[in-house]
Amino acid sequence: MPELPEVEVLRRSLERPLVGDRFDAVQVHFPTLREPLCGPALRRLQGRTIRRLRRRAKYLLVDTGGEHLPRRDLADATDPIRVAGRAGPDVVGKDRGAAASGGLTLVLHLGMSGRLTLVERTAPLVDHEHLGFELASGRRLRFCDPRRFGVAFVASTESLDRDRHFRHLGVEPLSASFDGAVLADLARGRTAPVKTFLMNASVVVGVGNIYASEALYRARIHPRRSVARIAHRRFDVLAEAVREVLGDAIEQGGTTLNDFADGEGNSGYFQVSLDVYGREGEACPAGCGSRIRRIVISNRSTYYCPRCQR
DNA sequence: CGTAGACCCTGCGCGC
DNA sequence: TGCGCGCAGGGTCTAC
Repeated sequence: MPELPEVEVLRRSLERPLVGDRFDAVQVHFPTLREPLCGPALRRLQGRTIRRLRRRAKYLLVDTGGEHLPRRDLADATDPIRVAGRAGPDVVGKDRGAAASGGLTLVLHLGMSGRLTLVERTAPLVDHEHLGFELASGRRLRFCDPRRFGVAFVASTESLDRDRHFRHLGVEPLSASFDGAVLADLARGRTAPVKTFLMNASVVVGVGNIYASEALYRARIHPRRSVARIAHRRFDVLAEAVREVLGDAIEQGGTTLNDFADGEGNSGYFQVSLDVYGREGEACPAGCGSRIRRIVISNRSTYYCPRCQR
């Protein structure tokens, strides 16, 4: 379901409702995800206050501290910087309750079919509801994942970068340090098709199957072209295309093909702006007269215009 | 080391 | 209606 834009949209939708709330109880209903859920570790969140929501690659990070802050103190604290300013330069480290153990972060990955929604605490369990986080405010953060490719675990905030899920990850495409030079540099010595390269999380994170096709269309690069045969200047164009397509998708609430929704159940509408993904046989939107083609690269459907993309 | 392919799992839409 | 098939937004592991 989610690539970077969808996770970012989810993060933004949940930030205001969640920051300042507190985990009361963690219910593990079905521990069978890609990595089995660890009940005792997840229950360490109980009693902790949600300080901040972050995103790294396609992971949603819920930072918590042990000390309870009254909700009114956080009433307008939607900007994480200001939250940090109020609590001190190192929010988590200042927590009395966290001083011994360090801050704890709930790490969530939605895999292909994961959904995270905020419901009333008493809302009935639904199919595939693996996890329920009951909150002091009387609500419940519900995690459902029919295909079970998702991940949920708790780790110390301070050591997240060294965690095996994160340590190999490449550059964030919306950060200032992402550009064509980075791509060109990482492409040296490689021969993979550029689409495979773009979807490699140790190169650049967050670009999944939809946005890889879309970015390559915008950059007019053929998805099968080997990265060994891409001119330096075209990497600049590609980096810009990646940045733009992800940014546009975030602005439009993400892509809802089947069932993506933000934390409050709102669908995205970037699907109507997709140029090539899922449009096999349709006319190229650039008006070149050609039709969009579907091919398979590394077992994933790939869409492109055979005339515009070289 | 880089690359290609299999695999994990359930649900949906399609053609018959 | 029912059934089998192919396909689906992710990541990891293995063999070469």
